[in-house]
Amino acid sequence: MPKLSSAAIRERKDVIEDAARELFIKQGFHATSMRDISKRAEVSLGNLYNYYTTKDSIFESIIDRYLTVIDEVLRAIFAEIDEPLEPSNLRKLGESVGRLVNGHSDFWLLMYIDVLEFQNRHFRKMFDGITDRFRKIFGERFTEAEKRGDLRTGVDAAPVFTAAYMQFFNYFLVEKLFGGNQHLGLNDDQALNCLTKIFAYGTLSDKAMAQFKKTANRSMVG
Amino acid sequence: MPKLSSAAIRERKDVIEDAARELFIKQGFHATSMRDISKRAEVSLGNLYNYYTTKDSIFESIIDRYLTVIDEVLRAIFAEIDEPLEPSNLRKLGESVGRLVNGHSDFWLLMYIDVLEFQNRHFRKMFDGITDRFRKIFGERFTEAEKRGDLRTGVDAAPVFTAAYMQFFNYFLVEKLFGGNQHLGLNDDQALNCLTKIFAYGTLSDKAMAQFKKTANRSMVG
DNA sequence: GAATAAAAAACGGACGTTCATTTTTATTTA
DNA sequence: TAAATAAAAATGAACGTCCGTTTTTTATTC
Repeated sequence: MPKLSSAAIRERKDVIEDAARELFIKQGFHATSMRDISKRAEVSLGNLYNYYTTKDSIFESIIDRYLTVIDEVLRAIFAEIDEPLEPSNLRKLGESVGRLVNGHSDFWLLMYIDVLEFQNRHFRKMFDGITDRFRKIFGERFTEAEKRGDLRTGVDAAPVFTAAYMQFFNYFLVEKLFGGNQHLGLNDDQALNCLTKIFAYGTLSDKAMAQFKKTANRSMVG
Repeated sequence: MPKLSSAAIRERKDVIEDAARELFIKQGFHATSMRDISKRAEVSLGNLYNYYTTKDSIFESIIDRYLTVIDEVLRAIFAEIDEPLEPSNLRKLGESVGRLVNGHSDFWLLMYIDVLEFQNRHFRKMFDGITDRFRKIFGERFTEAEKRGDLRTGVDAAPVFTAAYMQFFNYFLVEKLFGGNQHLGLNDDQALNCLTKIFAYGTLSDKAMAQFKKTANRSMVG
């Protein structure tokens, strides 16, 4: 038999990785055996080792491919944001993150597997230096907004945007994977509004703001 | 040999559970064998089964005991908050959550194990109806603040407080378990300030606020 | 010596991986 | 075009190890 075309190989690997991913997600990495994978992928046990050297490498291959998909989705999400801290854009970010979390919830389960079984070796890059990355993507918009005086004095846009991004992420992850079922006491739509408003306008009235700032703001610089 | 006192039994179980917890955290539940546990606890393999019926039940026992500890810590944290949305109190909440996460990071790893291997069966209660619980704890303070006019119009204190609590939690978890290393581009102290300010004052200047509200606020009620 | 705890041995089964063998199929040959 | 070829792909039994649990044996205390 001549060598399979690389497209054919990729096809077969896709079948295997799809099966493995479904199993890893349903029952964890260590609880999934190579036999389980071979059965679900309808590939013989031994043949798995023609495509992967070890069980670990199947996991790594899944992650690698998935990371590039998520990367693309995120790039698309950020691409359609032209005014990062403007409320309606912020809300749109939240909606996009919601779709990302709900549409790829298996991916985030893989991340938890990675945290537990590989000390998050494969996913570290998702959060490492994330604020700097946002600064690179939106740096111009951030400084423009600052120049226009859109931002409260002392507010650095980059960590704020990161915080908003993380907040949306966490909200949907808790809802999807941790059994939050409306843990904010609101439906998704209302929750998005609530979170967006917080980031844009805060929660205190002007009166309370002035009052609190007067008494307790000496230690709050930064 | 006379029956061990229940205190002595508890002592031996503690040794076993400490060992098991350390191993579960370091290498996951399925990757940890009963032999591993017996070795680390310096208890014979067979003897483990005099204290627990199954490996699962060791995990459950660890969770049960830990949940009560965390519950007490949380109760103490909330007890010393007298003005939930006042900035310095909010920051204090963040500091407490930080200590909770960093001081008991193993507990949160167990939660991820639970998500992956037990569909979060044991931890669901941590997030389910959390906003209602805050409403019960702080309900009076919330309405008082509202009456005083401390809150921006349309702001419901309970979900906001929940969101702040979750945000702090998520921040420290990412830092501790996901390799965030200063993912907001700030040290912990600065990050707490930043997050607190967001929740209290928002990020937009009064000028931008007025402008954005005028154009895009029709769809943002809730 | 009766009762209990602890330790050790044993069990059947499942694990990740290897490997000798069989099957497949693109290319070469007729 | 059809048969032959040869290299790659696919197979599944087998290997040694480790698994969770059970059973048996030994030690300890009254």
